[in-house]
Amino acid sequence: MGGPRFEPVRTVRAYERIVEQIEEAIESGALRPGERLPSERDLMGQFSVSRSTVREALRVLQARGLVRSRPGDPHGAEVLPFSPAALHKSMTTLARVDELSLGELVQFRMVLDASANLLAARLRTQEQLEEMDAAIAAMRTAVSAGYDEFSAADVAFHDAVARASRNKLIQICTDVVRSIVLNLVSEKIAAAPDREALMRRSIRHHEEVLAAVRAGDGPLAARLARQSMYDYYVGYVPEDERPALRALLD
Amino acid sequence: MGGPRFEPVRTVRAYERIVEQIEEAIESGALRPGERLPSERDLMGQFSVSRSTVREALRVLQARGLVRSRPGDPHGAEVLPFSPAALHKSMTTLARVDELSLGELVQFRMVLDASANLLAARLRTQEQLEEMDAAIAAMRTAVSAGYDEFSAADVAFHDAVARASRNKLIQICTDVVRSIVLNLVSEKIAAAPDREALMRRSIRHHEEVLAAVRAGDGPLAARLARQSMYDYYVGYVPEDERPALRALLD
DNA sequence: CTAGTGCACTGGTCTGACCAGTAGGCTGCA
DNA sequence: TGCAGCCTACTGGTCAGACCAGTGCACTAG
Repeated sequence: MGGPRFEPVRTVRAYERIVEQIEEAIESGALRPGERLPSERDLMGQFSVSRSTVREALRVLQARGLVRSRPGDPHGAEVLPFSPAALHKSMTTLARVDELSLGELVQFRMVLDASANLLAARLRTQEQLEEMDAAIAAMRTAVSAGYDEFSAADVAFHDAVARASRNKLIQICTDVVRSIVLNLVSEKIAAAPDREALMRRSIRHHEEVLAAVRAGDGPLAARLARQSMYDYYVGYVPEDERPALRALLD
Repeated sequence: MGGPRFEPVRTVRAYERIVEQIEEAIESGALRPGERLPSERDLMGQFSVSRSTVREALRVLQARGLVRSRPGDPHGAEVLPFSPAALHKSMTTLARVDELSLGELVQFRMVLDASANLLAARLRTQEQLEEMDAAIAAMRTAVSAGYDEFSAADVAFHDAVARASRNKLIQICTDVVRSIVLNLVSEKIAAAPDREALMRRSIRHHEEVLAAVRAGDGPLAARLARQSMYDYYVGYVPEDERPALRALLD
C-alpha cells in the first residue's frame, strides 16, 4: 500500500483524437468559417492514419455541424459557421424518444417568450419596435391569405422580440423549441374551424404585448406574452397538462 | 409552362440512409435502450453496403448519443437511453464558437432558475422539499470542507428545484447551462478571498428561496432565486454586461 | 462445482481500389 | 482577342479484403 496510485487508462480511438484536434482548431478560431480543411488524403498523411479513420472523424464533425463535405469539391471540407442545427437535432430527438410532451414544450416557450419580452421592454431599439410593428401588420394581411403566411408573420414577431432581448441563448432556444412545437400542432391549427377567430384574437394579443414593450413595461409585457401563448396553444394541450401551464399565469 | 414541376434531387449518401433507418427505429421505440444492434458485419449484409459505410453511419449515431459501441463486445452496438450529452455538447460548442458571453449564460440561468422555482412552489412534493432541505444542510457542512463540496450541494439544491418544476426541458437546460457556467467561473470562485462569506450569504439566500417554495409563493421564490443568482455571479460578469442582468431584477 | 483455458466473434484500423462529380486550365473556334 | 467547350487532376463516396486486440461464453480439467 502507499505506492503510486494508477488510474485506469481509457483507450481513446484514433478518430476521436482527430475530432478533438480539428474541433479545437475550429472552436479556438484557428480555423474560421468558410475556410477549408485539407483533403482527406492530405489529412491521412498529417495524422498518420488511414483514410477510413479520417473519414470517421469527419463524419462526427459533420454530425456536430462543424464542417460539411461535398463530393468532388477540390478544396476539401468546409468549416461552417455555427448553426443551431445540431442543437435542434438533439432537442428534436429528445422530444421524440424522451416523451417530451407538448405541455412541457409550450410551457418552456412561455418561459422563454415571457423573459424575452421582459428584456425587450427595457432593451429594444426603435428599429426593433418597427420590425415588430411590421410583423403584426403582416399578420393582419395574412388572416385572409392562409395559415402558413400568418404563422410566418407570427414567427417574425417573436423573433424580433427575442433579438431585442439581446440574449443569443434565448434567441436560439426560442427558435429551436418553437419549430418543434409548430411541427407538432401546425396541422391541427391549420385545420381548426375557428381558425380565423383564433388568428384575430392572437393579433389583438400581440398588439397588447407590443404596446407594453413600447411603453417599457417589462413585467406587463411578460405577463401578456405568457397569457397570449397559453390562449393560443391550450386547446391542443391535453387536459391533464393544462394545470402546469396555468401555474405560470398570474 | 404548366408541365409537371420537378424538384431538384438531393443526392443522399448511403450512410445517411442507414442513419435515418436506425434513428427511426430508436425514436419510434422499435429499438429500446439497452437493446443491441446487429454487428457491423451483419448490418453490412442487411443494408447491402460495405463495412466502412456501416461504420460511418454508426459514428454519426454515436455522435448523436443514440448508440455506443465497445471493441470486442460480442453483442453489437448498444442502444443508449436518452441523455442530454449531445445537447450539452452542441451548447458547449455554441458557447465557445459563437462568443456566448458569461453574462448571457448567467442571465439564462436566472430565467430558468426563476421559472423552476415559480413552478416548484406550486408543484413540489413533500419529498422534494426534504431533498432541498438536505441540500442546504450539505451546503452548511461544506463551507469548511471546501468549494467543491459546497458547489456539489448547491447543484443538488437547484436540481431538486428543477425536478420539482416537472418540466424536463427546464431540468436539462438548467443542467447544461449550469455546467458551462461552472466551467467558466469555478476556478475564480474557488480562489476568491471572500469565498467563505460568499458561501454563507448564498446559504442564507437558498434558505429564503426554500421558505418561499415551501410556502407556495411562486412569484416570491422566483424573485429571490433571480436575486440570489445575480448576487452570486455578478462579480464575475464584466461591468458592461451587468445592466442586462439587472433588467431581470425588480 | 469451480477455476482456467480456448475459441469464435467483435469493433478499430489499415491498404488499395474504383467511381462519379467538380474546378480550373487548356484548346480551338469565332 | 475573347469565349465556349472539353480535359484532366483531384475530390469525396463506396467497396473489398485483411489484420489485430479485446470480449464473452462454452468447454474442460481439477
